Amino acid sequence: MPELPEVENYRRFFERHALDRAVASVACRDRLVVGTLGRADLDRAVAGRAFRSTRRHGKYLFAEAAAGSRRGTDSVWVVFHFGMTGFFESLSAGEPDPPYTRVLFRFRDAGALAFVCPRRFGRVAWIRRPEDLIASKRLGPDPLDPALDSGMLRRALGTRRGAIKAHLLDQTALAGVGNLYADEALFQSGIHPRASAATLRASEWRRLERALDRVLRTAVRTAEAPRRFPRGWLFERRRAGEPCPRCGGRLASAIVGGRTTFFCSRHQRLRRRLKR
DNA sequence: AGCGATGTTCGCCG
DNA sequence: TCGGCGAACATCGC
Repeated sequence: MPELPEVENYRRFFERHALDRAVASVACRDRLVVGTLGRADLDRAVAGRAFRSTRRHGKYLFAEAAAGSRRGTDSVWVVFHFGMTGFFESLSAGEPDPPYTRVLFRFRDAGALAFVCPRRFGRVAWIRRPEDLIASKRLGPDPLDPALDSGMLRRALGTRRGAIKAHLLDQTALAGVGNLYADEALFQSGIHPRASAATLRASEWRRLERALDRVLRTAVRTAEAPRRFPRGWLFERRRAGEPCPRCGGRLASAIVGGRTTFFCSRHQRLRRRLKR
């Protein structure tokens, strides 16, 4: 389920299983998955190097592969995007590749890291610097960047017209929020997904920002251990007609920003209807 | 058998 | 230029 919280956990998984291991070879099993984000010749660029650090921006994960023993100036970076169904698996020596392995990083110690992606919307490539990818995709700020203050959300989205949910999903406005967590943050802040971003009040921006921060941080913690989402969340009740876990209203569904959207018809009211 | 899916991108239209 | 919409991408699972 790769939105920001899942990718953050993939980053931690990568750190646990791939950091400080020397790469012996890289096998690219799928030409659709490899290359479009950057260069495709992963084996030539990465073999002989070791992974030394990671970084995440929105739904993109970056792994630094350095030739020396330290993070260095001659590094290359492998970039991962997990699409809808991508994830990592760590393989011990001799363990067979899981089904749908698209890229396999084999380590000198004979273990391996598999990039697995059944539906092939995931992408892997190598680039010189993470900033290049962030710039070329025009990614907006990452909502968990500790350097960002409480005005971040309003600055990123506040001048826009049209449905707030569509802008939460726009990776060039804000990087990392996907369909489920956009719905969750709006649900918890009591804002209708079709509310116009340009007409949100200061109190609504504050509620939305607090909710988004809480939702993403809680989801990171939930995803790292097999654990359920808190009661009172929309997350596991995404079905129209179900009772709202917060107010007892009815959950409704609609298409907003091109995606299936669930919200509570009672506590997420539309103040000013958008022309349609 | 048909439909929808946690994502991204492109083209068309107003 | 922006925003809305639909389609395409590929494949699986309900």
